[in-house]
Amino acid sequence: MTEETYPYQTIEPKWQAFWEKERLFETDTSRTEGKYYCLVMFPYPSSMLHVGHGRNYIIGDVVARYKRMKGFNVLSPIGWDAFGLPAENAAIKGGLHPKKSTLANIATMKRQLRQWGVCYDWRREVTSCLPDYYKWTQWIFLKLFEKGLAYKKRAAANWCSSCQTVLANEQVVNGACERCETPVIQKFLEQWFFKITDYADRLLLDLEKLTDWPERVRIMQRNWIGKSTGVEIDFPIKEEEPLRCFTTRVDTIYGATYMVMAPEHPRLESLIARSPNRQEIESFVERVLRQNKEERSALETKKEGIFTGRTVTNPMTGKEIPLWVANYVLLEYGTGAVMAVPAHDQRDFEFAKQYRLPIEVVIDNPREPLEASRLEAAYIEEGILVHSGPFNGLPSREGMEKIADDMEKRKIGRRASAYRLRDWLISRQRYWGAPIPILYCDRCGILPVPEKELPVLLPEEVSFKPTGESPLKDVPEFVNAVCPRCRGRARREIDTMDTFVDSSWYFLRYLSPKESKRPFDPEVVNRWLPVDQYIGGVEHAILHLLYSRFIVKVLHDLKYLSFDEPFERLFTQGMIIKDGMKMSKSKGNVVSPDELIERFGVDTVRLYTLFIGPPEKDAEWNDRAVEGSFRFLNRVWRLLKALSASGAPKESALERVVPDEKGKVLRRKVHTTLKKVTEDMEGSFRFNTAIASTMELVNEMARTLGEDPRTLSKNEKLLLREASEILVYLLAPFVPHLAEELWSLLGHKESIFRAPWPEYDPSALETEEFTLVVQVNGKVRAKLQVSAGVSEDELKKKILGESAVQKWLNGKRVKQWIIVPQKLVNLVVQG
RNA sequence: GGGCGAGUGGCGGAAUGGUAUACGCUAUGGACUUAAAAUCCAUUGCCGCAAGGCUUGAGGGUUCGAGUCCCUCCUCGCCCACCA
Repeated sequence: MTEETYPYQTIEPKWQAFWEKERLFETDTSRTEGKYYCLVMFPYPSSMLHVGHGRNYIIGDVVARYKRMKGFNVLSPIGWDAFGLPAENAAIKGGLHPKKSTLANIATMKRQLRQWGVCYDWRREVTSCLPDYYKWTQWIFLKLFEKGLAYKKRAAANWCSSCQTVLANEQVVNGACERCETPVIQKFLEQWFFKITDYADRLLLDLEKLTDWPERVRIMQRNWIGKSTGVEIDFPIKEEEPLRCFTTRVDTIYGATYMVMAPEHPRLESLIARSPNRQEIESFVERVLRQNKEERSALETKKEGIFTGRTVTNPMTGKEIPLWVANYVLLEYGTGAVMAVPAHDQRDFEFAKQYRLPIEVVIDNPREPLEASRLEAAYIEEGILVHSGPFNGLPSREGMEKIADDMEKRKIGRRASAYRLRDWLISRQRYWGAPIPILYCDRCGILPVPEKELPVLLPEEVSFKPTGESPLKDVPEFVNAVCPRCRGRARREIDTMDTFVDSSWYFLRYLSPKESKRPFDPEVVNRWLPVDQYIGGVEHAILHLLYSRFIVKVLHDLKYLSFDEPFERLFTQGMIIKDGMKMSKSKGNVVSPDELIERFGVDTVRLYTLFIGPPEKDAEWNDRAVEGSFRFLNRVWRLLKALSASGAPKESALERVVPDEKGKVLRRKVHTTLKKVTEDMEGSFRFNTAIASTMELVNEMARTLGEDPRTLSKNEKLLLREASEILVYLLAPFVPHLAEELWSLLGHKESIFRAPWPEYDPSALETEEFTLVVQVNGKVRAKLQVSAGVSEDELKKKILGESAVQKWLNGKRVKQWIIVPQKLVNLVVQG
């Protein structure tokens, strides 16, 4: 027996080349029968993949390989989410042009994925920063624009005054710029939005259909959409349009003693036009708007406000109440104005105390009557309506319904919903993204670029300066254009699209990546989607998945797609942690796979990554434990080598075998393991326990093999041959290179990935004897070998005859027998 | 503040309400070796010489039987957060 480690150095490149030659993962999508679309979230091409990234692709590869062996026609594509800020920031710092660095990174990552034995249908590779792809991202924009789902408005953006640029939310860390740590302020800019809020209800409702998504992702999306139901109420103002507010607690309306509007409210300017303290109000508003979002919404931030000089009428009490502006009211939620009920809302309570506004109790605590003057906090629970005119005495729930009915009848209010979900801000004042296909003509206004003029090409010769606007502004050949309507001069939109737009439809492009006349072939797409299994990080639980669902719904409504949810099943894998932290270059705790691959081979790294723990959970990486996986693979290698050296038969002809006791034990182990691993692969992906039980199988095989393989009987050799074959199947998805090598060692000529996954033999699982656990009062007191067909009477007699059991009965009568067949007996005796 | 998870040996982690600690790592002892590495064998939750007792974050409950179900609490992680 050789003591050397197995030759992974030669095995791995050999089979990688073989798979490519065999076109193992090139999928014929014209065949839809048994289709299985296995998708991993396409990566952003950063400079180097670490073992944390690796987990995602390895899991995807395991699923694709397993499903293939199960006979599915598997589609497993890959592409690159190649636009984005890091490449542009590097260029600003004086690095390579984003296109150059991105394409170089893609080449590196491609090499790495191949090295890991991760197989894709490379003919379908898509790269979002190339014109043949972003042409269709622009096309999607045009479709949304046509439908009125893309619009432009002034909105606040995160602004770093030092870098002179707009920052994405993700670039704002603790209220400061991630690059220079300058506090971020809000700046108002004209920006493009997608009207995702039009789809809020459907995005919410259809979550119910996604039963094969992790519950926690569905909950996160539900909370993100954040639907509240309530009533919109008009508060009349003298000589003006009424001011509308939204409330979820219309039962408290009799206690609305003032009203507050957001500082950004569009009607504020005209309402205060004739206020004596107009200037004071304006400077207050300006001060609040200068604060960044974090500052303004931080809990420590004091509630501040100012009286507008105007009053509105509470439509239920008929009383005039003052109208205020305050920093705690958000323009984007509801109507941007709220009725303030200090007695029953904590925020209003604090504000009222501070500015000495009246507090009136209108909901009574049924357990303990409330008194406004003695309140130390708002009573926000439901209760019984008081001081509420005709609604006195009603419980809150009923009061809400009755008051809403009354308002609807009198047309002063109506039932309505409000959502936390905001429209999707898609414009970025950045270079490295898909240009928004819009033209501005002085005569004709805002016009979409005609479809036949797509793509709007991103010019490559630009200078990277942090000016706060896209560098495209300084490229006259780009900016100057001809108006498609009047043929006069027009300007191009210089903002580019958020990269989340690129990634919200890439899974459609994989089906017909070379289409030049349309974004995808609807016929193939409609047969192959929804994606059967989507795999990715939980960090995308909200934005990417919500945006993709939205875009698919829009394309569905436009009749391009027959389905309206993109991802049937979703699996979110956990992060790999090192030294208690997420792996990242800046923290310096990155485990690069290269050194490990050199020492142990890639199959070991794959195996360890899968064995480390349940794939949906975070896991701590331990370099030393990797050796255990390596040891195991070497053990498998030596075992199968020894077996083949012992002259094991080339084929398993089990029908000729009558196993002896030892053989039966082995065969039972083989088939229970096959059953268990198959179950672990289906449903949730329990790779860690699948591998653990495969290790147990190998231990059992080694036991059967014994010290000297030459002493094996012919029957034992046949049984070990069957065991080896099944073992190689079980290992194949996890360690494909070694599995192929062992498969050919067993005499097979075809790839194991073209062999069908075996079925376990139920008869092998049958036993003649089992170990019975005997408990007395719930405590284990004995274990007996019992034959399977034993009758209950015989069993009881046998148990009572055991001295180990009698000792604990102590002569007492057995009150009750609890019998779990084939497993356990509990004797209940008097205390 | 709201929502969602999770707490099991020295470590990663296993356990359809039915033998807690599978599998692996670490550690210790032994075999092989001139020696080391590799490999193989044994031990490895705690207390105890043993018989036995104790043990799944803490405390209660349901049950013949609870890591698992229910209640209260503690700690940690993640997401959201002045959303009317």
